[in-house]
Amino acid sequence: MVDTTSRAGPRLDKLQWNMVQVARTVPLFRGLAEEEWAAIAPLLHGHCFPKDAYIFFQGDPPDALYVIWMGRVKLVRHTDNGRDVVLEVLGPGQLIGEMAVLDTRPYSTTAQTLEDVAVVTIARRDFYDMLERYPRVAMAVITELSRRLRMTTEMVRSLAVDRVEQRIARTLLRLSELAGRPYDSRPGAIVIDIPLTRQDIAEMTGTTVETAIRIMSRFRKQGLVLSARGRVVILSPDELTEVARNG
Amino acid sequence: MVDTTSRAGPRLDKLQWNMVQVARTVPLFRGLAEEEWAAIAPLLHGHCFPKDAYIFFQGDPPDALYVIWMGRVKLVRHTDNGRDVVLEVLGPGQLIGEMAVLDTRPYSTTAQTLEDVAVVTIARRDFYDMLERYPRVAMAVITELSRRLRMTTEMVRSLAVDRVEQRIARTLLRLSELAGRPYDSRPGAIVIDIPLTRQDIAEMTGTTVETAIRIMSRFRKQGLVLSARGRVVILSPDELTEVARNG
DNA sequence: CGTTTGCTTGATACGTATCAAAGTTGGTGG
DNA sequence: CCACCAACTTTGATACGTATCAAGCAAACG
Repeated sequence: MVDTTSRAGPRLDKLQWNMVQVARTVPLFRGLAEEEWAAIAPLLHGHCFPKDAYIFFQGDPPDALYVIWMGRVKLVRHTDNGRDVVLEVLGPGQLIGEMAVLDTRPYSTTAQTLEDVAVVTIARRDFYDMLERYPRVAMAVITELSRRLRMTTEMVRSLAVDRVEQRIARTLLRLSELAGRPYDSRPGAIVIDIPLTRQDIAEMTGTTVETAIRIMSRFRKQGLVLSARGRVVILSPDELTEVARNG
Repeated sequence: MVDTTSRAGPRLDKLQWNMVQVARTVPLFRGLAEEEWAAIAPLLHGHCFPKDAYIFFQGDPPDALYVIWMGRVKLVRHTDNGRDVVLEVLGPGQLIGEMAVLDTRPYSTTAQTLEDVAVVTIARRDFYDMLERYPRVAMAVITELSRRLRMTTEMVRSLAVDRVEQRIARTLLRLSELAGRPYDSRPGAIVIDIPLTRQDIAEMTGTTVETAIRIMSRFRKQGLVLSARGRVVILSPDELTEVARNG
């Protein structure tokens, strides 16, 4: 499952970090004053990862909090019997590793890049200080945790009562909100701008590759989706929404 | 067969609230100073609910945050097709409704009492002020949200890869940690001190009543559990743990 | 008491996992 | 540039787990 193909992204290794600008931009620090951004900037550290790299592993001791600056990352939960579960795909501005950092327990998931990624790290101690000093930062963390909890809750519901077909439909629609852009060749259609294998789709929906493939084939035959080279196109979002609802 | 003596609950309707004492006791306000507790106390309001009452419904507009003072509450997510999912069972000291209050969106779940319950409510506006003023309170909220997210994540994993048998075993073990007390008639055995129907177990594990019943019967025949009158006894926690792991 | 609510069991159908084998694609190195 | 390789996708046959439908039973309740 390790892909070494690296599509030519921006020259991450040459990335120039302007940490004050980063502080200004990132949702975590939204609403702070200019001088607060300046105070925070020195505590931020830039880091780059190639596609398919691991930012941290489930079980690792938590040393830092990460804010995604560029690229997408998936959170994977490993299981004893070898089957993995993808909990979420996160993009620029979002946090990873915050829970582990906060309660000083090992990372509960693995964070793996889906493409070339740049992140900003904050040392645990520094992050703690920020939470105490800036209520706005704490609020931003609370907001993000709430969003995550909502989404995970919805995933529980879906796994508990939906069939695989509906779960995949839902997942595709969710990804299209996260990373969709118009598909030029067909008005109304949406490209999911994340490289996704059938294995990924299976792990996001709690099923096997074979079943994911069968369902995706069915969707294709029904004219709901297209897919090639790791990209999925939703041809008919409305019909797919219908499938997500009623099966 | 099973000891079901329901411990006579305190007279909730006669409960005398000492809000300073409440503020001192509740994890949400842990670490604050005595005068801060005093300042907060007037913003707290006591409220009681009988068994099986609804504290709020999924979809309701969020008016207040609740801290459980006494009794257990289940969070239920309703689905279009009528099947419900129990996300969590919460007890004294824990928060409910915090997410909705924080991002001003309708409650994402229904909170229903499992027994007689007393709660402390905090108006949305007041809670907001506390978060800004007391970093410790924000930290307590973050801690609780993290715990919830961890647990929900584990639930996703379990639903995605475990069979029903393992999910039920896990759920019983989790509940025994939350609300277990020794079972007098058998050393090592644990009574889950929460009234639970098979329907509840089914909704907690994403299955149907019939399947929940079949699995529980199998557990009983294997000498793993006992159950009667809404109480479940885990006779052999070790063997049940084994089932949770390997099926 | 009858009535309701929860529990139990059985027969059957359906969805999905599993196992097996072959086809496809993109990248690598000769 | 081609041939090969590894990873990914596809299809089929079969087995298993669980939902569904149906019916009866036990216990709690007003």
